[in-house]
Amino acid sequence: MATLGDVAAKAHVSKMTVSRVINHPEKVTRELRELVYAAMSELNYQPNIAAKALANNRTQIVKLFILEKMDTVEPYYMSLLAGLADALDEKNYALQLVTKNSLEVGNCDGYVVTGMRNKDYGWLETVEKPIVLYGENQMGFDYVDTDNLLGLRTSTNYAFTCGYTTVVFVGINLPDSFAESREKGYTLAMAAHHAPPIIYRVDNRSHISDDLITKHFTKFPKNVCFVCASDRLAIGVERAIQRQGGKIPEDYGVIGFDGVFLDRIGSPQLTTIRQPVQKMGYETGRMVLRKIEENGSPQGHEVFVSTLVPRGTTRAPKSLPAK
Amino acid sequence: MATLGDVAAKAHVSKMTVSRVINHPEKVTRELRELVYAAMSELNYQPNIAAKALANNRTQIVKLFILEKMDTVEPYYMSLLAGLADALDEKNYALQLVTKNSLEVGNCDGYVVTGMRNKDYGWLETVEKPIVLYGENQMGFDYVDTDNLLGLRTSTNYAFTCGYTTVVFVGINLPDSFAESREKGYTLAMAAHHAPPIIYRVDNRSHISDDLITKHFTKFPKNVCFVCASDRLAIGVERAIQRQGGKIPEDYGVIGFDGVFLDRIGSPQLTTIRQPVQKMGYETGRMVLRKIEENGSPQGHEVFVSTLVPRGTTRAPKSLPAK
DNA sequence: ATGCCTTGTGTTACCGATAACATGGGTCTA
DNA sequence: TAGACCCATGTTATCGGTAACACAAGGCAT
Repeated sequence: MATLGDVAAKAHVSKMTVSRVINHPEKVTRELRELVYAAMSELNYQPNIAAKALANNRTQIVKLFILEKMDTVEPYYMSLLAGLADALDEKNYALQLVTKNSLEVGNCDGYVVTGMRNKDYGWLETVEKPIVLYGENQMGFDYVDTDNLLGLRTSTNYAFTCGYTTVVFVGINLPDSFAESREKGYTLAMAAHHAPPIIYRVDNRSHISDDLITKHFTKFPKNVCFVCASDRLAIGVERAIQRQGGKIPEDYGVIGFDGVFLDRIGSPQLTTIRQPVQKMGYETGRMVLRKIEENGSPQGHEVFVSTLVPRGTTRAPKSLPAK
Repeated sequence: MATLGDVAAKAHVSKMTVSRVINHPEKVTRELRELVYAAMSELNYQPNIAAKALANNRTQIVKLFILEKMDTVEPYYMSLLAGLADALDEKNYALQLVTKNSLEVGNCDGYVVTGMRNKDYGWLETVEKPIVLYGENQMGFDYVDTDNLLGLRTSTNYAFTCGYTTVVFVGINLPDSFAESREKGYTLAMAAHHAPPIIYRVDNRSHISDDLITKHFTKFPKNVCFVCASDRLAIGVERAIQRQGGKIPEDYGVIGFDGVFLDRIGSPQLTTIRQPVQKMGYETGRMVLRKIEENGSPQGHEVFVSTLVPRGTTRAPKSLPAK
């Protein structure tokens, strides 16, 4: 593998000039710069990351903390990881996965944290290096997330657009920001339609939402749409309705949230609000790298819009769905 | 952060002695060794990975190639990753995720490859550094996998144990080793029971298996068990049977394969053959690290036994299930 | 007692990059 | 036209480890 020195020799300049071409190209005359570029591509030069890391007093590693038990972890994490990995690769950073067992801090340049619950914040404060959260929060941490409120407002509105007269919310019973935002999106949309909110909050498990709907099914005569805070809940709801003999989408609608993997497991496949998870992962990576570069300066937050994916669990809209 | 030098100073020895204590402790007298250990823990010494990598002409990076489209990727990959990451962490290795977009080779010490299809092998031959596959293969690559044949033999036998008189195989129509092994496990078990095999092969998608069973349902009067090559297929089968009004588990049994995440999505939850995925990920990591250490020497393969998890989609066994 | 081997430890050089400083030639100003 | 200043480039030292070699002390055979 060619080194800086090899490139320098080939271009008849010093190593320092080559290094400058790479890191501060504006400080080198165009002539030499092009000589160096030529030499680099001729030798197929790839920088030695370890050497770079050592010289810069960096590790070129970003740790990803997944603060959830692995066996309940959502499938969409894979997409998140893929996006994250892409962003880090671009800057020659490596990803280090840290699961709940080994929450070791240190030996990295920054952190991405997912699956945060409110109880985790205290602990996070003690970490010194740049942190970016994947998931909205009220504690002032930089984050990337989807617009949870808008998402549920969209699905609730869409339920009305499809002509369902009763719209029920099946939410996640966690005291966390994302869960509250989704509920709020529902509540606001209901208010706008002058309809009384009907809210359930349960654990984010399909058989729990299944039980819930099974138990309360008689309360819901026809023309009801269940808007759910996750596809996982929606799957359970769909199943419960079908078992009770309810007709989807004619008499009952179901709308999920997430749109990664699980939405396609149901039959009919779920109408859902799809998060651009891979893209969000990518931007999370970019954000943490930017933060590292800028010595930890605040990055604020980046919020992505999720899109409605109409499928088999809702009937055709009566008019064009509102944007 | 404390360095080798700091530890050396504190223990009144040279840096070299400290390095030896870490890498070749047997070459240092017990007396000094303990002095050094004391100094290390007192200073909470953590080796600088970049420096180590540079000195050893290593990168301390293992790349994971996922040769599948991200949006169809199985949820159990998360468990795999978690195990893999654990193993790499132990030796201060970082994981670099590589998805189909950017199959860049280089800048790492070794590779783990998953989602191999037969067509990928040619390309793999050209890679020079240590490779370990996650998934059985006939091409002589080192690998870690579950015993696919035994797994399906177990589920098929269990179907008979539960008293189902017809056992049907729903397999994956790929020309790959794992798919063939699963089918063979079924075939062998059927032969042992002097029962004629009934085999379907379809894409590994739940709505495809759903359609399949829906279409052929009339061929299967009561007392049939469907043994599937994946939980994904099993979910579709379960749904199709229920939609047709078949009773699970009384008249129809369904047995899946994998036992990560999806098996709990169905209702009733799937009887399945569970792979110890996280453990397998861990051992894959260990294997590739060992291979790196030993300059690429062959490691053979490591095969894990999957375990039967009896749940709601099969009725109670008539006798104790055969091991 | 001499020489030789072994064993344990320290010294030196080096891995591949970068920051800080040194140098040398040209331009601008008084 | 001397001196100050700037710009582009080279030189040196350094990041934190490790291999290779140097060296001193002790054991053993002759």
